Amino acid sequence: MTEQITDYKKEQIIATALKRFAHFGIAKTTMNEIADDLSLSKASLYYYFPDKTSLILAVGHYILFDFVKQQEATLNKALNFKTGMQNLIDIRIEFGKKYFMMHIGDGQGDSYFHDQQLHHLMEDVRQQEQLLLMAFMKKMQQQGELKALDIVATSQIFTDVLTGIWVFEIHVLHKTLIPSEDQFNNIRTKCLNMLHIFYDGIKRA
Amino acid sequence: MTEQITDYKKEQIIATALKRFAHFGIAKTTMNEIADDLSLSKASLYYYFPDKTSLILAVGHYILFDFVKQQEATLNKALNFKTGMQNLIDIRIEFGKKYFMMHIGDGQGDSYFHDQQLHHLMEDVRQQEQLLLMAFMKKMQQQGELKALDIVATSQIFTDVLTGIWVFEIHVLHKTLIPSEDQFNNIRTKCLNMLHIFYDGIKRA
DNA sequence: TACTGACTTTTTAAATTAATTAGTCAAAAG
DNA sequence: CTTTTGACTAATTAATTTAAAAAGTCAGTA
Repeated sequence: MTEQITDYKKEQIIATALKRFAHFGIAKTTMNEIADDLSLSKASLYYYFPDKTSLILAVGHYILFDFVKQQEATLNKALNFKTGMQNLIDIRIEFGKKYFMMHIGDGQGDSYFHDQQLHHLMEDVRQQEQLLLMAFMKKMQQQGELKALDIVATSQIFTDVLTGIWVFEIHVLHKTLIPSEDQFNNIRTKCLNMLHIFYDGIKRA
Repeated sequence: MTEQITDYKKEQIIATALKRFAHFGIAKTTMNEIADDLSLSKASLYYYFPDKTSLILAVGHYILFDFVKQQEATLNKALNFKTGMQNLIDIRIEFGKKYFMMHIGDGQGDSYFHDQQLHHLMEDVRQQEQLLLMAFMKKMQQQGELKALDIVATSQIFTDVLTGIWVFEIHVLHKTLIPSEDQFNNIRTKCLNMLHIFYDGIKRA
């Protein structure tokens, strides 16, 4: 019963931490600041989360769970492969924009994100994404839109390429503290171009 | 006339510098070491290259020119699109392995590679690569292997994706000081999978 | 159980110093 | 006139210390 209250408090903490993480980045957010935002003592904060890493992990879980949920919802209501994938691309870009400062799973992160657990979380999410995509592809294949193909390899390469385009644009081509809107537009265009060719390659002839 | 001699000396210096750059990286190579390798005084070295950046730039030119040449040769003797691209992928991976420690154009580089000129050089190379690929695609299109398509956008996306797969594997997925052979194999496999789908998407129906 | 103030320990940041490296130059050698 | 050098200075980087900030603990309160 009181567990409900504790969970609610935890959620409040996560929400507050997320605000600072998203805006200032994880390294530039202190536990004291989070506690102050909640009019709480730091000691109380540590009552709910034993250390900073566990809080980061909880925040990571929170946003990534939402991220995957969004993808799932979009793919479920997609009428065909291409529009489904277009929406997926948009979700990915919006997510990347929103949480850019957290540098989740882009290899650029603050020291915190070198943490084993965080890395593991990202692996999980990547796998979930791929499972979602595999299911979607299988469905579209059964509906006759896609030809017979190796769904595992194809979905794998698809997600890899989407991430690759992102990383290349943000961390190689125009490395800046905060990416410009143009960069995100470039990524979007490239992903859509890629999708276009890819689609022709996997659609039923 | 003596210019020949000077040029020869310069080439010697470039070759010597390259050895150290490739093995230890640019930042961990001093001008003194390069001079010593050549049994030359540092002052003499500076007679040929006014500063370290110009030497780095010369080395960069040297290997990248060779890189593009190799690509050109491969594409020229390619009998069809797919094998041509497979060879291209292999060249890229071999190049990446060989000069990994120099971190050329991977956004991870030593401070030196943040230099404007180096960045510009990389842009040049990327453009040359794309021109090569465009010419190749046009040729394969005229030979009837590829369907009608936007060659500019397609070649662009192709090179972006190849680089993206590289960066993702090396700098996001398994960031290590020296990448393992497995990582390179992964990249190769992913690039080939990608090519497979891509090819189906752009070949003549 | 939920919370706190006052504490200790660990990490980071700033300041200082030492060492290394980049880069210069007048003069010598071929 | 081109190439080379030793002996120099200037600029960077590394190592060391010191100060500050942040993480994390705990006895005690409501």
